[in-house]
Amino acid sequence: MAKKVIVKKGEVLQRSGEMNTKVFHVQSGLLRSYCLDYKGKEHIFMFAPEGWTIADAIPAEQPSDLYIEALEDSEVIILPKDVERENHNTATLLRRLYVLQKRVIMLMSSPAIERYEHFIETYPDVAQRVSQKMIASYLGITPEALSKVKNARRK
Amino acid sequence: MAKKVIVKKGEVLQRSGEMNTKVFHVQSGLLRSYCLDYKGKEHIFMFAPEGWTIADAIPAEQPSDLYIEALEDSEVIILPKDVERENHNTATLLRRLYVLQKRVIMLMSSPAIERYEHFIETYPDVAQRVSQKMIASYLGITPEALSKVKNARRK
DNA sequence: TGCATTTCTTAATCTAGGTTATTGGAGAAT
DNA sequence: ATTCTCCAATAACCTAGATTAAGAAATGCA
Repeated sequence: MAKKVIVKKGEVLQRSGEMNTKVFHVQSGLLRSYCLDYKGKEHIFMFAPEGWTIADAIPAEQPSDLYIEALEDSEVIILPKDVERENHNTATLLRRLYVLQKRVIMLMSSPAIERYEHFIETYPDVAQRVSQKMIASYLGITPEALSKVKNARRK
Repeated sequence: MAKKVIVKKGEVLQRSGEMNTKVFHVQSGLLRSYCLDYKGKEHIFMFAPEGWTIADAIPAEQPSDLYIEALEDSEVIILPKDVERENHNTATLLRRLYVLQKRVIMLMSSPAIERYEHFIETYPDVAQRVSQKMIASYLGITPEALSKVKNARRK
């Protein structure tokens, strides 16, 4: 049913277009999920450090929208989605819902610099472990814009 | 426990800053949830037509981030959040999660015109019933930009 | 019915962030 | 060491969408 795998930095656990019948629970290390836009540019949807669960929320019958990839060597528990659905407790789902609501609100109503500061405050640990490029991609801007915006802040 | 209320167009059911211990289920009519940014500008988070449920996903102990308001005269069932938590079935939560995932991806990786077309296709009914201003606010752009972008499309 | 408010559109200007290009490091592989 | 690749930062320019303003059509209300 559930199995444990060890993945190396850079390994892709799931690709866009593949069937997405799996849920990934991170025991150690760091994963990310991301999509590609029509220009082939990556947009990070979510980071998953130790203790987090990551999956494409699209119904299991449909092919995945997201890639899931290891940003560090990681130990990952892979669960089939149907099992996850039965076991999943409501509190966890409500928490994920809240995180996404916050994300939508930030994307719509805050400029890049505020999204950056909010990210640093909310995920100080992740911010330490990933490149500026990854942070920019999560914030929805380019690395160049992030560099500019940080620079402008310290006047 | 649950109670039914009739609200008139324009009535506000919940305000940002208030305790958000309630969940609203729409029997008829149309509600929206929105937030205000630092400039006082509104950003629509979600529309809820007949059959939909709307609430602030923030934990019930914290004050609401969102306003909830009737866009049409509506019949609404109001449930306390704790009851909702017990009863809520996983399938419904997973569906809400998927809608939000899609929304984040659209906001990050598609230009305004594509977000507009996606909205029209996905919610043709809602698109018919609300003003251009409301659609623009949901898409994360100004009414002026929406007007421009639609115009550009029909060349 | 008449007046006022709101909605939609167009247009001129402005700006946050994108694009492209260049440079200087910091590892990793040979 | 020396190349190769990736990363971060900077700068010059470009563009999508914001802002401001104004007018026309639709809607609400007295």
